Amino acid sequence: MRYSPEHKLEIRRKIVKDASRRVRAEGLTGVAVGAVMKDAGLTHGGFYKHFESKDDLLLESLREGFREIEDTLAHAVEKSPPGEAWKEIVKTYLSLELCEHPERGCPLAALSPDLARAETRIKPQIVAELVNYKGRMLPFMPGRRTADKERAFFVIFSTMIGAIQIARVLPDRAMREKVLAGTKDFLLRSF
Amino acid sequence: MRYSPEHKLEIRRKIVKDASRRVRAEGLTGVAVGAVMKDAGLTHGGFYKHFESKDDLLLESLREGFREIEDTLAHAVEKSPPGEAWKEIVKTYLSLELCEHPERGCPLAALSPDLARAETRIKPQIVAELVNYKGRMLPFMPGRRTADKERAFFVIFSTMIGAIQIARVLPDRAMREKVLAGTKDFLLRSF
DNA sequence: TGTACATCAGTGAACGCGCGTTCACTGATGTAC
DNA sequence: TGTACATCAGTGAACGCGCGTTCACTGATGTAC
Repeated sequence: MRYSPEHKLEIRRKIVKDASRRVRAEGLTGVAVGAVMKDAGLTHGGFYKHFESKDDLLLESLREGFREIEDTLAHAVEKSPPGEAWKEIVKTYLSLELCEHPERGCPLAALSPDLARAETRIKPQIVAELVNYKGRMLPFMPGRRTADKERAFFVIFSTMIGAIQIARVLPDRAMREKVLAGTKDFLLRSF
Repeated sequence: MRYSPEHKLEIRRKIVKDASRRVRAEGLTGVAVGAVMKDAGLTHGGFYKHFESKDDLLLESLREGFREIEDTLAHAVEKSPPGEAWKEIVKTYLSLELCEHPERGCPLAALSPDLARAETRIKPQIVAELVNYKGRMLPFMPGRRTADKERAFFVIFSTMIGAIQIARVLPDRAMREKVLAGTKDFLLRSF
C-alpha cells in the first residue's frame, strides 16, 4: 500500500509519541522496537522506513518528552504574575497526577540515571536537551539576575526530581502524597 | 576442586560486592551474570551454586549498596555534635567524590527510577531497604520530633538525589561542581 | 598411616528466548504515455 | 480516458547476538574404614 507524505509524517509522529511514553514508563532499555511498532498498529519490519536506528528513535522520544513537560509547565504558568510563576511550576510538577503517570511526566524524573549512563554517541544530544529545558524554564525561576535564576533552576528541579522518584518507589498513595506535599511546602517556603 | 565453607562465603561476598558496584554504575538491567562472575574471577556456570537466581543477586547487591552508603554517612557523622550531623551528611553525600563514583554512592541516586519500575516480585524488599535507610538516617536529621525528622529526611534526600543525578548528566566537572555546591549551600541554609 | 570413596565449588557446552537489524516481497496509489 | 509501469510504506521470515539458566562433568579435598 502506498500512502501520502502527510500520512507518513503522521505515522512517524505517532511512533515517536508512543515511544516517548513507553520510554518514560519503562526506562531507556525497556523499549523494544517491536513493542513500539505494535503500539502504533504496525509490524516491526517497517521501523527502518521511519528511523535510522533505535538510538535515533530514543533521541526523538526524549525530545518529545521534554517538549511535553515544558508545554505542560508553561501552560500551568500562563496566568500567574511574573515572580510567582515558579510556584505554579512546583505545584504542577509535584502533583500526584504527574507522579503517578511517569509516561506523561518529566524525562529527568523518569530517566536521569539512565541519561547519565547513556553512551558517548548520544550523550551530547541529551545534554543539549537538558540545557534547552533549563533555558525554557529560566524565565519562570525566582531570582533577579540570570545567575540567580540558574541556581534556582538547578536547586528547584533537583529537589522536585528527587521527590518524584522517591514517591514513585513508595507503594501506597498516602505515603506518596506525604512526600510530595512535604517537598512542595519546603520549596514554596524557600525562595 | 573443593573449598572450605569459609571460602565459599568469601567468594559469595566478593560476587555481591562486585555486583553491587556494577549495579550502581550500570543500572539494574546493566549487569550480566557472566560479567559479574568474571569480575570475581569465575565462570558463569558456577553462579547458581551461590544464588537462586539473578533477582536474588540483585536484591543482595542493593542491600550491600545501602549498607555501604549508610556506613559512609554514619562514619562521616561520627565526630559531629548532635544537631549538626545532618550537615555533615549533606556535605559528604554531595561531594564531587561520590558524585563521580556512582559505584560507591547511594543506590537511590544511582537507581531510583529503576527501583520504582522493579517487578512486583522484588518491589516489597526494595521498599523495605528504603524504609531501613530512612530509619538509619533519622537520628541524624534535623528537627525535634520524629515526624519533623522524617519530613526532613524526605526533603533532604530528595534534594540530594536529584542534584547528584543532574550533576551526573552534565559533561564537565565545573558544571557538576556548580550544581553540587549550589545545592549544598541551599540545604545548609534551609534548616 | 594409608586407601577408597563421597562431596561439591567450579567449568564450559548447550538450551530457549527476546532483541535490533536486514531483506525479498507485496500491493495500493501516483505518474507517464 | 485508459493502460502499463514505478514507487515505496508496510510485511514477516530470517540473521546474529547476548542473555539467564541448566546440566553432565571435573578434580581437589574431607571423611570413613
